[in-house]
Amino acid sequence: MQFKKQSITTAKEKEFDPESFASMCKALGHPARVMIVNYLNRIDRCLCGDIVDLLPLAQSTVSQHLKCLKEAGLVKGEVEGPKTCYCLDKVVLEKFTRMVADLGLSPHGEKQ
Amino acid sequence: MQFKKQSITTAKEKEFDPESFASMCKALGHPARVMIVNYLNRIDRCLCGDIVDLLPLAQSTVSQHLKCLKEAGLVKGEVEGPKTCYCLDKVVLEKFTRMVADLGLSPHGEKQ
DNA sequence: ATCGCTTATCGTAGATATACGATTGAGGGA
DNA sequence: TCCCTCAATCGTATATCTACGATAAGCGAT
Repeated sequence: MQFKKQSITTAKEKEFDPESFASMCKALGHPARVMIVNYLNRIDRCLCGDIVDLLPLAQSTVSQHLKCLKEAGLVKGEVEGPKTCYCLDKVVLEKFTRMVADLGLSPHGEKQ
Repeated sequence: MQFKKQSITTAKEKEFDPESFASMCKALGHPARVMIVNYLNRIDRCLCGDIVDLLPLAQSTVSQHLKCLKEAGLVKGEVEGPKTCYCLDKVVLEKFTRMVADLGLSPHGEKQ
């Protein structure tokens, strides 16, 4: 399905791209992935195995969820020898937070 | 799949429910639904037909997306005679915004 | 009662998502 | 070299999503 690439703009000339916002939301659209992000936020960085211990899921499933989060840009993983260390991408998450603010809740009375 | 109902708490005793957060994210995990929410935010309220005009989708598909948003609680629809008037549920969206803030970006240095 | 407008629902086809076990591959250590 | 660990990927089964056209259902107006 194709939507007009053309931007939706709010009163300000700020841009809001539904496609990229939706893809981030989609990545967060599963409890396991939300728990991963939440955990990473508390723990800062960890190995895949830590998350396998945390969740009632098989290692392969966790790896798949991590891949999904990586593809959405929310999480970064860097290989360290035989291990992979995961952490949040704060920049992307901040962008996400800003988009949420733009999306739904410009302070009341701010509509053009 | 079942995750522990037990809450994940941040340093504060605030609760964060991954299931409900994920379900809202999931609802926003499609460009069409993001555009609907964005549109409703600008327009305040509208009919299903308005959205059908807005998006390159069949009426039945739009109706399905609206149902999805309603089930997630993000959107309310009230029947007005033969029409249905849709609008955002600001309360739920505010809750969502707060959850996003809790999730990813407690200000640096605030971790316990 | 019938027509017309609006929206919801049904049925369905094809694409994605989700889960698992099994396997592979990359390193580190004996 | 040969294991062992850790993580990614493969193969697969099942479930859910996404889209459409067709149909139904509700209501107002004629």
